[in-house]
Amino acid sequence: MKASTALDDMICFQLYAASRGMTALYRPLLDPHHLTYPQYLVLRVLWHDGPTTVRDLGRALALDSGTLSPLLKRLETQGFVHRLRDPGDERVVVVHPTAEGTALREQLDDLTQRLICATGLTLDELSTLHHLLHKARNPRKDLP
Amino acid sequence: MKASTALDDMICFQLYAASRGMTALYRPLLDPHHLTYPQYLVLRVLWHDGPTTVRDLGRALALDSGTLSPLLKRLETQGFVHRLRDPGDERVVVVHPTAEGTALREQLDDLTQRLICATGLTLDELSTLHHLLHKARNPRKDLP
DNA sequence: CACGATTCAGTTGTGCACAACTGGATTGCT
DNA sequence: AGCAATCCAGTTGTGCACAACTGAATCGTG
Repeated sequence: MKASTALDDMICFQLYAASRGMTALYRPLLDPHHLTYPQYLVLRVLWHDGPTTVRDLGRALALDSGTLSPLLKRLETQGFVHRLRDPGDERVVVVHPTAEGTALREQLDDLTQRLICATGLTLDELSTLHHLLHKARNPRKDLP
Repeated sequence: MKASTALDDMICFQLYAASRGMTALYRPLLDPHHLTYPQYLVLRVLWHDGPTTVRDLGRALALDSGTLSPLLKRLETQGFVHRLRDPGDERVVVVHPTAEGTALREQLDDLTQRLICATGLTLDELSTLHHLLHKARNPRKDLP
């Protein structure tokens, strides 16, 4: 299957550049709250699911402990989360949002709305994009 | 315009996760050549355009000198590029691919092909994805 | 019960990404 | 010619991202 043009040469780069561009859009909106985009993602999981283990945060965001451990330490230092060992299994650490962390939800609730709006993408386009990204994100494991 | 669902909550994360997933696919293919994905992107620009200034590399890849300077230093240490000051303008550094850097092109030529194939996306889907990513990558500057 | 395998969070080391800044080179304007 | 504004690559500092590893806790199987 030898078919394509410069298109497939571009697509991975487009993904890479679009991702960085999107977090660049988030930055000025998150900066006032002293949050980075990955920290915001962690808080969103906590807002949605309540107290969550480090392991489940890793599954939800596709990040490993090497990324999450220092990130959570910074979130704790800033007072947005607490970390508690599960008494039933001392290996497990459960991350709890603090009152301050929960309060942020209301200030940041319409944030994604505003960004999506900024891209000028329609709902149909969003839906298509979501579908394609999902496919691209779950590729076959067996490379030729 | 208050319309959407969890969809637009997801889309930025999908972008972020898909981008990381794609570079994770590249990694095992680039590792044998001791290249990272951003380094590979720099080489692709050099293969396509020949000797290029740091400034133009930055424009092409949307990266600043803070990222490129150390990256190029590593590429130079590995023998893939040379860096020469432009005699006509001593501010400018021109990045040249070495013979070794140019030789890599043939070994990595079908690499993107194989990855795209791995995603299972059709040409039509690729084209749509490309179009949407381009829109997402050039958003309006005036946030509401 | 014992003990090797597995699970979990954390640490270490390398490399990107980006803001803020530095210092030298060049340009533009008078 | 003079000199402020700009341009350019590089450095510094912070925070992700991830491979490889550590050590403690738990599980599974004999």
